[in-house]
Amino acid sequence: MAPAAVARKEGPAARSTAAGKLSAYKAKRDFTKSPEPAAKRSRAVGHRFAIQRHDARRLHFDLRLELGGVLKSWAVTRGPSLDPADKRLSIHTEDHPLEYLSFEGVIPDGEYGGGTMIVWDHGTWTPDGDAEAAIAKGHLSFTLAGERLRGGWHLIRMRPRAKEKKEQWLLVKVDDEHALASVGGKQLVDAELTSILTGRTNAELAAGGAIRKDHAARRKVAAAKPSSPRARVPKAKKALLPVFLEPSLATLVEKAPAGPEWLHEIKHDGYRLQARIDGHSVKLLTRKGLDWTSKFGAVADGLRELKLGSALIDGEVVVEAESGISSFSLLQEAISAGRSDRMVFYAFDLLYVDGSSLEATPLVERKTQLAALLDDVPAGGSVRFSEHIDDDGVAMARHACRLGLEGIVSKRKDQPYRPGRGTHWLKTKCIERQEFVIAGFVPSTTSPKAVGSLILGDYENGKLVYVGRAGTGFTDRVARELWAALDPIKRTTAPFAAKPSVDAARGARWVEPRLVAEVELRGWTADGLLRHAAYKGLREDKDAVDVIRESPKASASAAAKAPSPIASHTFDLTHPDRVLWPDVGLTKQGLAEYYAEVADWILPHVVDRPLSLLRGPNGIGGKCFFQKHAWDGIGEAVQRQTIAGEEILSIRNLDGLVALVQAGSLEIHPWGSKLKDIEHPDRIVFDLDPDEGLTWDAVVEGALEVRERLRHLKLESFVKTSGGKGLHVVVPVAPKVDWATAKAFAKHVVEAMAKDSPDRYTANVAKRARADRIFIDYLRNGRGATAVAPYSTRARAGAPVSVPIGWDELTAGIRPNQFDVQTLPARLRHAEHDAWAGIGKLRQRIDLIRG
DNA sequence: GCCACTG
DNA sequence: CAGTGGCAACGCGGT
DNA sequence: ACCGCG
Repeated sequence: MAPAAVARKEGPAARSTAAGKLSAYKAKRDFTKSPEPAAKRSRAVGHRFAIQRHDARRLHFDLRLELGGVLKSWAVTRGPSLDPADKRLSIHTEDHPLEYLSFEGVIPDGEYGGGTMIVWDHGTWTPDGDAEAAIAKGHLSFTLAGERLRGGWHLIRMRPRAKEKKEQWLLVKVDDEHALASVGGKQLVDAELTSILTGRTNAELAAGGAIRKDHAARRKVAAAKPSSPRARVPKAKKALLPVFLEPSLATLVEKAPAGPEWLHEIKHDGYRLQARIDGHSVKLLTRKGLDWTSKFGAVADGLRELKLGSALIDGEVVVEAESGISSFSLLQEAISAGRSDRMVFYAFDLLYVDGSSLEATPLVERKTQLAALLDDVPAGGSVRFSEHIDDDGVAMARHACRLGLEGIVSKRKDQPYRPGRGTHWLKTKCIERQEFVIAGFVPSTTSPKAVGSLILGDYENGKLVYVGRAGTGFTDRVARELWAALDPIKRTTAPFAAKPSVDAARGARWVEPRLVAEVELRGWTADGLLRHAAYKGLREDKDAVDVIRESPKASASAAAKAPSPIASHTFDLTHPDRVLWPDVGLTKQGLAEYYAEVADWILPHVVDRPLSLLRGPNGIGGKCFFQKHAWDGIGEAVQRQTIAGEEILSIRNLDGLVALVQAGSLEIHPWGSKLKDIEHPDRIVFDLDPDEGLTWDAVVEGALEVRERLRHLKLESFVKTSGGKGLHVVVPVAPKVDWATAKAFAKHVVEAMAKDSPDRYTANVAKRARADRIFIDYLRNGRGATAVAPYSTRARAGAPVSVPIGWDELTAGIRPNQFDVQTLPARLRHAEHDAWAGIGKLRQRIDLIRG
């Protein structure tokens, strides 16, 4: 039995990895050779090179590059390997600063002439502006992630080869959207949220829920059949309760399947467990059959209380965060703290019940029986039925990603339970998330006996291969725990099959490749290394040798187009590894990367407006302060100008935004007016701040009422989460009135609400007046007052973000702190349109409203 | 994060 | 030269 | 009149 299982695991996966690599390489070659019109190609590439000499080990050629109208040339050596997989080129020349650059390129076989030359992004360094100029002019194309690069801004760290030179940073914009989106993410956990994915409203949910009805209907059908549901099991076979059944695993795909033969569940972010119930004895078994009952006491108790007789239930145990989304990190915390009271077991399959094996029974029937079995479990208890929907999988995946969930699992309704990985279960992820073997670590530079970054690898064709590092995502505590776990298994040599490169080995302490880390990433670089990898936790339920690369099976291969980059100027980003949000391990570099990633979304809301900042150069734990006026030493990317005797701070682009990050800005608060007309606001903000203990529904209701009242005044409004507890309702107006008028208008609206529902709303800041009410703060609309910007981070635990949402989403299960720096990019990537589309164009008049 | 001021 | 404090401001209610 | 709070 066991050998067969192993063969099934290793065979296809290993093959697919190799095939993936091959096609990736081919895609690039195809692009290079594709007979595009010369004009088009030269715009993207803009240089020619000729092969000069070519021997068995090295390839030499001249690189001619037009820089600032001047043709320059270099001798280029490629080598030492001629392996087609090694596409790196290094420039060796004495006479030009570009010697420090490495290139990656593709050379047409046996030809002279044009080809794609791509700057290789690791450890590259430009001592002067030439490379930037070349990139800006499109003379060089730039890749950070090869085929998997997405359009948008990318933050590049440029490390000089020569140690004495200073490190610098560069922002590069890639304007081609590449088809291979990133996959993975977080998980949603309750049935209500499942329902949201169907687009049903809160009212419908409250009325019993379409999903529930669905199940009730199915149950009714089952019950209507001749005998009782349990006895009448098609294909159920009399059998003994198995000791353990190898779990069915889903294959990762890029795009969820559509069609009536599929059903879709939310992908839960926790530990896969099999509940084996044999009378009073309840065991919880991991995917390898280990008994973890003791770690999940509350779950076992919850199952015991069901008094099921005997059953084998497949499911996932999770811990829900405050936002209602399940979190793997929280689960691990709960386990290590020895408490299981917050854990929830989501049951999604039934393999055996009361003397009958259901392995051969079709899934939909198994789920129907499972639902019937769990019919009486209390809502909100520690055992829950994992609901599913029949809707189009692609749409469901999109909604799931927009809600910040990890992804979805699609299952064939008609298939029996099949242990091991198969294609009858498919998973689609919102954020790419994978396990890797920890091969070593770099000690923290900030605290002793703590890990600074992890050196990771995975098994490819049975060999451990370096895949990169994860240098963010550790909380202080976790960094010390990891050190404690890794220090005892230190070894002197790298555990990789091949000798690691200098880059890979820099600062490394090697360890026995035993531990498995779960890592979240945002794609792969051209060299097959991790991009933006963040550590998520240790996978104690997995063996290191099982960590083979898991890449999505593409439905249609998307050939890479040449990204067209625009580079900004180099700048400094000091202390990139400083941890600003210790609870989630978000670093300064991570913050800059976040803003680069959401640049297109946030910039329209923060550019050319006076800014106030909440700065905290030492993170949310250090001393933080507001700053409104410019100061000496802020770079040129941030504008300062004196208006009406005040030194106003503003930015014009992403360079400015990153300069704010460099200055230690944790929150960005723009004024409600534009720089060019500072005295006339074009945004009015209602800040709904609920008292402690108020339900979220009440806040939603409040926001909807604000919207309704504004509608009566013929004003369209927009809503965003605050990143804290409340909501912000924003009204775009024509900049026709002054601040005093705007504030008076907002006060008028809020006071009318407070007057009509004094038990629900107050316009009074006083603590007492706010008891059990929602304080609607209209004072944000005074001159110089500000509200946090859309997409700005908040200086609170979890690195939450203020996020614009559609009014239709508000009726669903979105929470004010639902999105954070980690989950928001996935939402934006899957967004069909901007939730605030049109806000910049509306010219609503409040000067015409009387009263 | 950085400047200005202090001892 | 190392150490340290500031880095917004506005309405409100309480003292 | 002043202070502390958000």
